[in-house]
Amino acid sequence: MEENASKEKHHPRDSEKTRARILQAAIELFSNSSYDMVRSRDIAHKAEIDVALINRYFGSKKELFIAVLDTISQGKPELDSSDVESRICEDFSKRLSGENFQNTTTAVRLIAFSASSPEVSPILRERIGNEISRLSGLLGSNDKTPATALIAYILGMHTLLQMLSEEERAALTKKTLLDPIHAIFQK
Amino acid sequence: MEENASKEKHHPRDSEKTRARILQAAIELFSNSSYDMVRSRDIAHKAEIDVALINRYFGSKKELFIAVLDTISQGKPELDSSDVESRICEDFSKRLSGENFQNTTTAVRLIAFSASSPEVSPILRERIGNEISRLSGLLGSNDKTPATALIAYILGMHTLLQMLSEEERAALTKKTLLDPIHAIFQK
DNA sequence: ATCATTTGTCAACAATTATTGACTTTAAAG
DNA sequence: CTTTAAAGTCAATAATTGTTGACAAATGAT
Repeated sequence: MEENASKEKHHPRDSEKTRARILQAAIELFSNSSYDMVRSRDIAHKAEIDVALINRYFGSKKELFIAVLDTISQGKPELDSSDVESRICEDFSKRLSGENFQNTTTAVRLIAFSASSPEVSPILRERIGNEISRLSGLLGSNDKTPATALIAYILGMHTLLQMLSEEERAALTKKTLLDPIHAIFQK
Repeated sequence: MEENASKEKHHPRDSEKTRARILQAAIELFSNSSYDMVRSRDIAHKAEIDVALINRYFGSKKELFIAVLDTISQGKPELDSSDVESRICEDFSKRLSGENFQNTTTAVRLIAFSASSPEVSPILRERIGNEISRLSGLLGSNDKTPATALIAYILGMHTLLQMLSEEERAALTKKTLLDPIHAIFQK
């Protein structure tokens, strides 16, 4: 009997790799939709494993989500202060034109999606503070307001762009969209 | 036997008023949490009615949500262009100090909360375009970018403030937070 | 007062989804 | 080759939640 699309050939048994596979699938899915929208079975399907393994390896969906948060906040490239503005603008532009973009903003994207998911919003609440502090550090300011403003703008723009159609997005002028960012950095 | 908190005295029977009561409760809840987070039973409790009445009067939770959207977009005060900036800043300030604020931004808040809720995000997607167009009209510009930037900032700031603690919010400087808004209006 | 219609109540239902535990299969050790 | 533990599979479970339909209570007309 030939295997069909839903019954792929098994991966060689390797706990390390399956664990990594699950994590990777989770990262991709959680940074493209909300915690609730991503079903355990979706993760399982993408990782090409059985649903039960999520709980075996991570305990629960929520703990997997936390593992994702830990992973992406570890993998942050260490920028020095001077780069920050251009880096953010660059990511912003790339996102607008649909290109792939750095993970400067993946944490923010992930937060944007799941910020209002009942189960994990408390967890995100805990972490967003760190994100702001980290960015404040890069900006070299004691006042956390600029970092907050910046993250808010990225957050909101992400949510909004997500909701617009292809055409609506295309009609936007990149330069104007960057104005608020420059305003924040000018001070 | 005294009635306890869960068993209040009945309201006099009046379909108009109960309908209004349900709608009002839904407005308040949906503009303070996401569609998924608000359970039908929460709405029923707040409106002091039986859960089943939601379906009797509105058909379904989703249709109630749509009714909420219709209601709040009707009640918009008609501003003239000159007021827009100051009005938005005012709302913004009030929100920061925890005061009550106008409904200039309720639609946006509502959208921010439920933007990534599986069931209603398509509906919101349809409506956000109108919101941008309306604001663009007020700004008197053909380019929809400024309005988009503005809404993004309000959206993101709303989400973010929601996630911060009382102290973290208090540490922010109001003026700096308004900078991006001014930047958008200056052009 | 009686009947019919509207309004409201209650409990059961259906669907979704994460989770669990018993079972099977693989791989490595003796 | 046999045995043993790890890795993976499958079906059942538990819990949540929106929804429905049968019933009861109130209201208004005849």
